[in-house]
Amino acid sequence: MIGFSDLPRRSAMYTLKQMEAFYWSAVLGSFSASAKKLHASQSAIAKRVAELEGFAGAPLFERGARVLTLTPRGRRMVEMAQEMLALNARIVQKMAAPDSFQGLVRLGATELVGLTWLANLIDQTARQHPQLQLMPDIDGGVTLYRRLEEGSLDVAIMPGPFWSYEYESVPMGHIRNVWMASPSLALGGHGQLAPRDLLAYPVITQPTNSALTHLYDGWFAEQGLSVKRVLTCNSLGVVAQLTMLGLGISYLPPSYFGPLVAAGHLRQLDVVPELPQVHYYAVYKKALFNPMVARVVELASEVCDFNMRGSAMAGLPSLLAPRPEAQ
Amino acid sequence: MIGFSDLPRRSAMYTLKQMEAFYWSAVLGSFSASAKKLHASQSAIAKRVAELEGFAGAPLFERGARVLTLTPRGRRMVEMAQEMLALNARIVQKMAAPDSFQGLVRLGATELVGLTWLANLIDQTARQHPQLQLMPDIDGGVTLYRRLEEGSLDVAIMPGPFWSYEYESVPMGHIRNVWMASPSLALGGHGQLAPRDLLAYPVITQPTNSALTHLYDGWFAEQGLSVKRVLTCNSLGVVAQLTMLGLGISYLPPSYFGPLVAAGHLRQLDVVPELPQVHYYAVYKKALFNPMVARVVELASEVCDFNMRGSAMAGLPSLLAPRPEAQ
DNA sequence: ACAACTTACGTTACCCGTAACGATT
DNA sequence: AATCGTTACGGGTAACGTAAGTTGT
Repeated sequence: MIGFSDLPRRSAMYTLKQMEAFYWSAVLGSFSASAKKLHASQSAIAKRVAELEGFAGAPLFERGARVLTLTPRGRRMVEMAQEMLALNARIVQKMAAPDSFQGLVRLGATELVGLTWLANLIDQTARQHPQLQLMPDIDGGVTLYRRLEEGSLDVAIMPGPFWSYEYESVPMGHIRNVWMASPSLALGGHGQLAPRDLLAYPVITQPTNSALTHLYDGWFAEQGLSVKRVLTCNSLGVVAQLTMLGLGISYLPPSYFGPLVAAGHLRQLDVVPELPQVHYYAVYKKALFNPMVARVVELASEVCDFNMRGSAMAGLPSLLAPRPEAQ
Repeated sequence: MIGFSDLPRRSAMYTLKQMEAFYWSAVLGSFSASAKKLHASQSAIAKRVAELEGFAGAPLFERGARVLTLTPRGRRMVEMAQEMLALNARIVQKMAAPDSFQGLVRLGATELVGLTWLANLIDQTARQHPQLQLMPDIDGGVTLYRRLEEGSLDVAIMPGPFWSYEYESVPMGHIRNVWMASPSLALGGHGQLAPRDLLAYPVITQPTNSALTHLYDGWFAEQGLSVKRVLTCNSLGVVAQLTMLGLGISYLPPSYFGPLVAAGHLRQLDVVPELPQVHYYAVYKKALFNPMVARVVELASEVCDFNMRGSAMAGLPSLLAPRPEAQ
């Protein structure tokens, strides 16, 4: 009735696709690389960027012979695009239909995670996102980190934290390892021990690609001791078994190996100071903007629980089998 | 070389248009209204919303016979859409080509703004956005507010502030009015005056649709005095002229009428306490998300300056003309 | 009957991929 | 020669508007 309130006013528009194409072209420094990442032809990417430049009314890239260089206006656009893509990822993660998540997420984890709640995560993921396949990969923290770097993993659950702009670290709970020995070992009956009391015994650890190994080296160093690492084994279960057999001492999570302690196969040593707490994190590259990864991490933070026994624990009774008297 | 880093992963997508259509449908409560606002057919809007529901995997509206009701999922989507549209507005405002802003922005302003820096704003706007036409409208603050409410103005520059969720208020500087009288008036030569000294004289003000009038009524009330409003005129220049002619006293901004004081046509009265400062704001409805309005406000906040004389001041010498002895 | 949403349908326009070309190292 | 960006062309699809159909008030 007043009129004028529905006058045509337009300012040029752009699309999310254009922003995405521009952002990755800027980050990767080339249209071709961006095209490969986004599963489109390089021509399409170039056109989307050109359209975005039309929106901006000015070039966003300086087309060097071999490389793309951002113009000042392009640099500001990257910031905007980054915000937009981050918001987009949040929206997709929160609002998209569960079964629209389809594809593969490559998830790295350390063995303890695999032994406890990883199965739960896989189960929950399959339940809520039938089309989303999780490809878990168990390895040492150092290796996991390298694989994140090189892009052959999407996300890794491992001890942390990381201090890096590039990576997002989401807390996944924590555990405390304690020193364990075979009950047959003559090592401080039930009294308190000091770190140097341990020196006489070989230490069974996971290999040097384990983040824990590096973390605890620091603990030893603090005590003024050097590590005598004699036996290493990449399987935590086997480390426990070797410990039970009296081949050395080791640090193990009591939450998981409690039953073996209760059954008298392992003895928990009361060493002061205690080993430091280990905090676990889900780590992934911020720049990826992958809603599926974010969704998996969200699920992980809901189900993570190191006191839980995963289906992998089914293998434990067989470890006990050689010592029937434990029953 | 590592492989697997470029596996196809997709989660359903959506577009800005869909978000926009959904948001306005939710706010206005109907597809038809949304369609009118977005200058599209109602069919198109309904389809965009349907597509967004496909993305969400669930209905966002409950289709009542006459009204649309948001589902719980729809309510969450509105929040997301709001964020997205706000970010979109920022991007358009900051990055869009200047000449892509085309259309009409209806700008309300009070007279003092019109007399000082409004011309500058219009000039700057025309310079930077040739396709953007500003339609200024001078009126009292109360009227401006009503016209904002009813949608016949996009933005108004007026005394404030407003306290409302619905409106955005951007500061535009402030002024202080002082009491003025004709030098011929026998009113406290050069000594200090109290408010009650003014009671003997008629007060010339702008009409009751002026926000200032209401603001200063408060000042009088604080002094325990009732206002004797005898003459009102909607033109500030005429108020000044009537004051010069000795028909009464008035409050005027010394920054603008300083020359008349210096020329001896007006006398500035030293009344304590002073009239309160008046803060000006650009006010517009937050929910509009109109980048063009935001752009105009940004320009306004750059050029606002009540100490400036606009082109409208060209009319002032003619006001002086009747009193040639002032030269 | 009116006012709203839905559905159907024909047209348009846009977006993409292929392919040929040009430039640079 | 290899790699990257640009341009031109053709096909497919997705988005739009018109219009008819449906449903509640």
